Amino acid sequence: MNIDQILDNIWKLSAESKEKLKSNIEQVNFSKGVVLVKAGKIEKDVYFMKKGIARAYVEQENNEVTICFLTEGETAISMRSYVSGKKGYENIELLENSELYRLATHNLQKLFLEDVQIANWGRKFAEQELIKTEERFISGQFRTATERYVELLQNNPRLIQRVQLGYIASYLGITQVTLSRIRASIK
Amino acid sequence: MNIDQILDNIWKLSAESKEKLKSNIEQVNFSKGVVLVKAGKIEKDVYFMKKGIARAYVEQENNEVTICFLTEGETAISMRSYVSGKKGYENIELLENSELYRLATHNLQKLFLEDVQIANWGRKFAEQELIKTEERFISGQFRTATERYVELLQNNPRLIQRVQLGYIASYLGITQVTLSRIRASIK
DNA sequence: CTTATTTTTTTACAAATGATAAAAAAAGCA
DNA sequence: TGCTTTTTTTATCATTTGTAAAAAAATAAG
Repeated sequence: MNIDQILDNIWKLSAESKEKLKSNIEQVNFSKGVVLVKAGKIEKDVYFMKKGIARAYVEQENNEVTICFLTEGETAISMRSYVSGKKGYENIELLENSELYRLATHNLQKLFLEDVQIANWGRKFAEQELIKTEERFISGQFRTATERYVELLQNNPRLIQRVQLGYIASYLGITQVTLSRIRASIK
Repeated sequence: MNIDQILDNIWKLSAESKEKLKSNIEQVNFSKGVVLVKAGKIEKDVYFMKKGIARAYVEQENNEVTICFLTEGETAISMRSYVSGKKGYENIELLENSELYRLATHNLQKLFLEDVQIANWGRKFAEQELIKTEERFISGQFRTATERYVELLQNNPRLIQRVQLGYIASYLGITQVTLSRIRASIK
């Protein structure tokens, strides 16, 4: 997915504002295994995924929880660094060789203050991420792990082929053993 | 908490932009039990809580999950209606007689397009809500119900006095029976 | 004050999940 | 291919949580 599509999906900017924004974006490629965003670090950049897949996770003591998977068109970002300039809590690791667009938060913040279109684009970006997070949160409160797994199978079958089950289990908030049982039971 | 404080906590507007925004806000008072925001409805307004307490919850089949509690200074809103103009999934009910500030989404949207300061204020509002939601989500994935209850006791002791335990239990994602067991065990 | 209603706690039992260990299957590599 | 490593599945047992129903406590109403 190219940068124009990605930006347009958030909010339709005028040609002029879009060029201003794009002049701050460059493409970078990274290999599988690279950790784009590190927990405990103040991240300076925002990444849009052109191609590939990534996984955001939080480590604590001896266990690790997958917060979400990021695929084409989505944004890899430490939300806490982006919003508050503070250390983030999550790691984001590439699960495949990936192509990304990089944008320095600092430049974006400057654009926010001087261009009303870009400010609204930034507003829409936050709002979209908010709705996604809220939906995931509510779904997690309501559905059982089995239901959420089936939902994932239906909405995102490719993901399950591309990502190992241990990560899916931790995304669903269960152990890998439990996920195996679920998989056995729904056949 | 008055409207100036509430607006300032989100983002410091210039005097001029703030007046523009405030001219669209009016105070309204409602009694305990009033349902401010209704699931399945396209909500047209945003409410800031001046005084009182509210509870956002989602109903599904025969059970009901409390998404969050809203107190002084916080915003009662159907995020889905606000962001996408679609039907929301949550109800928001007042648990006490409350004083609120009301702002019509439609007017706010107009201001977003014409005033870069207000657009950035709106961006910050979404970003703050996003960080709050994300933190709650991650905390829910990591901590046990007991840990989250103890956390709530410490950070928000008044809440537990003001709100009945069935609601707290559903907020923690457990049954009231389990919460009773937890309360007995930590004495 | 007494009675009715709501809320909270307790109990017993059943079902789901986690921890652990080990086996089986799949993937990666020389 | 054959070997090693990683990933997935299976089995067992202990723990947690939910359901349902009853008891106790707190609140509201007459």
